[in-house]
Amino acid sequence: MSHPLITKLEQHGPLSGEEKQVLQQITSQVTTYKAHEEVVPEGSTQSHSSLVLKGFAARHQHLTDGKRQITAFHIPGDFMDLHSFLLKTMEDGVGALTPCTVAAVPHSDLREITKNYPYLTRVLWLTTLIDAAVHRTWIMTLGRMDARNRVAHFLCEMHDRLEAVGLTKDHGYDLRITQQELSDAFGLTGVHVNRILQELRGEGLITSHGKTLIINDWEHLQKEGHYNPDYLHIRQKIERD
Amino acid sequence: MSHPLITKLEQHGPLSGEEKQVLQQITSQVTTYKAHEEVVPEGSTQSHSSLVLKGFAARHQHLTDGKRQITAFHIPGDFMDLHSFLLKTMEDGVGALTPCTVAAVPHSDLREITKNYPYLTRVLWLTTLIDAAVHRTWIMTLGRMDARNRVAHFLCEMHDRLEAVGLTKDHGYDLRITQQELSDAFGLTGVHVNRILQELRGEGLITSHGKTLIINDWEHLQKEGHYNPDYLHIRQKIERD
DNA sequence: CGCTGTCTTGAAAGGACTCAACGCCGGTGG
DNA sequence: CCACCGGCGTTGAGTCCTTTCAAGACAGCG
Repeated sequence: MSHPLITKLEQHGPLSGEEKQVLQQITSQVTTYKAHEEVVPEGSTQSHSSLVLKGFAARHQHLTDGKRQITAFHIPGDFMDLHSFLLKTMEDGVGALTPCTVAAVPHSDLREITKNYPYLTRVLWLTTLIDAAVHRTWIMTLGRMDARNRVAHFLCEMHDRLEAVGLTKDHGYDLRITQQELSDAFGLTGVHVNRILQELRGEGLITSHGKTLIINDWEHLQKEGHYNPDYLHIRQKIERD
Repeated sequence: MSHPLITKLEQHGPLSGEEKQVLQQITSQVTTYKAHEEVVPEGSTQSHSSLVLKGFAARHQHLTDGKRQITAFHIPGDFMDLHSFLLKTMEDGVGALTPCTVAAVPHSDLREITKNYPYLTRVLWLTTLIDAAVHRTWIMTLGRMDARNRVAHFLCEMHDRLEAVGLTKDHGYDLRITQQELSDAFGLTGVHVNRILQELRGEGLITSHGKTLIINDWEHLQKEGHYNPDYLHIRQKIERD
């Protein structure tokens, strides 16, 4: 079976055999989590970074009054906290949304990479820069789009990210996320997300049966969400030297 | 005069004489911009990254319907687009909010650094990770805080960031940003930002005379904005080796 | 001293929230 | 194999925060 991290990094340019071996090596310590388990606790200090091999996870922050905001979704191939390598303390925690398989990569290994593998360092850095670009786009959607737009945008983004790691089929994909969880990502209430999803379904833009989501009218949904996939930098190459 | 980038990076650990010299060298090409000038055009491809030496700048995105969202503010010592080094295309542009002095750092110089200066590479990487942490916090404020909270949070954040580069005085700082620009950062309308600022002034939490902003009741403002500065990672050390 | 951009203010409209209640489905245990 | 249980999705009505649309006051600058 292919390694999701290697697949993801090779989007941006070929890796040498040695580099692949290193990646294979540092991701050999694997743990599994149940749905809703906390993978990285809010406010904890990490000595390793976690990589999703299978399943969905979400990074989130809590307000003192109990409100919750999801700041990022993580799919296979994503580091959930590569930044903990340099940042150490996690202001936001990561929870498993579905059952997850996760590799724990020791920070010491990452430090060795930065010393001896400049190209790997740059690609890993690249992935964190793409994360930041995704964050900025979320800021845009939260700040300036209404509920319909946000939901549409999200469904498009998720499609393209999953497609990049081969987890879509005919514009459809598994989305085992509750409407409550979605609402915590969109900055809305569960009730309102529900109404919006019904609207989109009613207009024939999407079909959803709880677990599987199908985008019936990609063109229109894209327009509805002001969606432009450039910010994901999928398959963007970087130079080796 | 001290170099804002060196000051900023030395927060996280001492730099060697050679490293400082390298930084000095790569930031020697300086340009100035007038207020409201576009420093990095939206959608452009860059061959250098821009560093703010003096003044305020803002990164922003536009929606097709003309709505605008500011995704980040940049103050002296900040790279506005270090990510363009690896990402190349800028989905969001950067505009000068006040007159600005900016250094253009060639990407080729940055690539050399990643090859020959592992520690510098890590600190630079660190700054982009902190940017991402700030983004996540903005996502939180946009998604789950109301207008009052957001404004309060922003005023606290700005204080601490400016303080870290020595641009505050007694809980006061220069904020030459129009209410319209602020509203584009908060995801609100200018009118509403105006009303909120009046509230905060009326309650004695802040004083503002257009250009200068003074926080009179730090404790209370902090609470109002659910503010916790940890995510800024100010003065957080990282290991040299 | 006039101009232009920014700040202020008011009233009405609207999108999203709140609070509840109900139905549905899958999992669990008898 | 079926009945119960709990989480999740769905609905409705009323409320509230923020927007919209104007118009007027103010201040800095040429």
